[in-house]
Amino acid sequence: MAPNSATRTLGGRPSPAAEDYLKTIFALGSSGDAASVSTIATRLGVSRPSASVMLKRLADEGLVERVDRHRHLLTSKGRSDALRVVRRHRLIEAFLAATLDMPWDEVHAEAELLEHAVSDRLEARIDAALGHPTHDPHGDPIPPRQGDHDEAWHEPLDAAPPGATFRVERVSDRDSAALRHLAALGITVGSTLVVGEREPFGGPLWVRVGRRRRALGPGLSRLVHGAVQEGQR
Amino acid sequence: MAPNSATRTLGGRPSPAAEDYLKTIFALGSSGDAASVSTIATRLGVSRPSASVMLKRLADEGLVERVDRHRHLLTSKGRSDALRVVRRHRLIEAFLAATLDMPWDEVHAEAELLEHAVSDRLEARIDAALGHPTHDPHGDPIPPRQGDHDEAWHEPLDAAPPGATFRVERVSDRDSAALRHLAALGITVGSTLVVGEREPFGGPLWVRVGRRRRALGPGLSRLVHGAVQEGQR
DNA sequence: CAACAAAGTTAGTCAACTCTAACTCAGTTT
DNA sequence: AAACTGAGTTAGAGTTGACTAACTTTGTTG
Ligand SMILES: [Mn+2]
Ligand SMILES: [Mn+2]
Ligand SMILES: [Mn+2]
Ligand SMILES: [Mn+2]
Repeated sequence: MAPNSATRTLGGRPSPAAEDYLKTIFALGSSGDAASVSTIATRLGVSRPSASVMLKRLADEGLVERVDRHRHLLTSKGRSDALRVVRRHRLIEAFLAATLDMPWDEVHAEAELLEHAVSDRLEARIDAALGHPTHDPHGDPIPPRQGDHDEAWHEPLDAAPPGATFRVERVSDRDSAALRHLAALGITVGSTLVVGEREPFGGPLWVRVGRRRRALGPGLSRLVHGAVQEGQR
Repeated sequence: MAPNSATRTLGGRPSPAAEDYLKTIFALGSSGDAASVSTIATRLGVSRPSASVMLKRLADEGLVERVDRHRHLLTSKGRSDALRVVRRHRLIEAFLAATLDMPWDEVHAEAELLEHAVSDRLEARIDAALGHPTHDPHGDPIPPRQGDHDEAWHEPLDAAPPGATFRVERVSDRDSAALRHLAALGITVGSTLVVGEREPFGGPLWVRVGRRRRALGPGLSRLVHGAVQEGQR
């Protein structure tokens, strides 16, 4: 038992690696995908045997439950640990965006490392300084320090009917090049789009942003989530 | 060769543990103390064998030079690596103090962890946002991104003659309880004190802060560094 | 000078993570 | 039914950084 100096002071937390596994299982669960060994390994960029071994360890520690060979669920302890990391991650993103004007395509990578190094005390100060924010720069909801959390996603832009007015509520932060491109098109959280034609055979979806017409490839339009505006004519 | 996920993205840097060793050797060098295996081990809170082995590793990597059995010096590569960590550490302290009003007795512990997780890009943003600060909240000089750095300490309050007017320029950040106490006495970087009597046999040094008389034990007055004011009558 | 204490090193372990290679096991295909 | 394929696991090994126990080396002191 010889904790690395980087983790020494951060008490009862899972290791950085374990935190990343928990976060990944949580994310897969929220998006409805099965948390199989392979999916987790791919998401984390580790080999399948590594993921297999780590998942067994997490199961032994009571953080993960192996439902069947292809499905892993978080136990309630595991879920609460995962939520703590997710909370830190999103608060950090919000903090960097707010205090340093860091663009939304950069904050994720920074938070990916900092989430393991930010103490509870610092987390609390960030939360307070930002006025207890509820969403990060990508529209991801920030889990409360304790209590319930709803990770439900909105509808993908993908699925919005032609002619609809669509308000962007959330954009996946996984692909930073995509985020950069969306920003260049004028699309961020809070943007309102008018949905146009979808060209066939994998062609683009046309949308109007302000008075510009923009073409979004299917890979892009799947990343943008939001709601069709009702009362708006 | 299997980098931990927490370090994966931070390229050519020494490991967090190695960075802490380099920083410690640098600090010992600046304060004139010999960087022996034991001193380093004590400072880092590791066993002597651990330090012995790590120092050999750092020497093999060309970061540390073993002058004699009791004296370790940084090579120029080692010094430049150390300066990069020290720069990150102090910028982070300044950043936390500036953006979160974090008190000077808390910033050090946070920076101790964050210094290993902050990317070059984030470091640059922090530096720019603060207007390229030259000193951290304890008055420690922030090494430039490249080029020379002068770590010279001022005179300890300890050594100031009775009757002198003393301007506080720098306070050691090692003991956070001491920092808290000094702040409670109204003593921070920039404070001006009038030095009074030093009581014998390890008794306190009396100083005037504004219109209050304060007693500083020898342990405290050794932490406070600054300069006797000349032109001031 | 001999004895002792302090400092440094070596050897042997351990724990956490990762890897590759080689296997098992299921679920398709043909 | 046999063969292939994909997913999961086991085995063996490497890296980093820590530990304790047991030296050796050096320097101080009676
Ligand atoms: Mn992470
Ligand atoms: Mn996010
Ligand atoms: Mn550190
Ligand atoms: Mn400092």
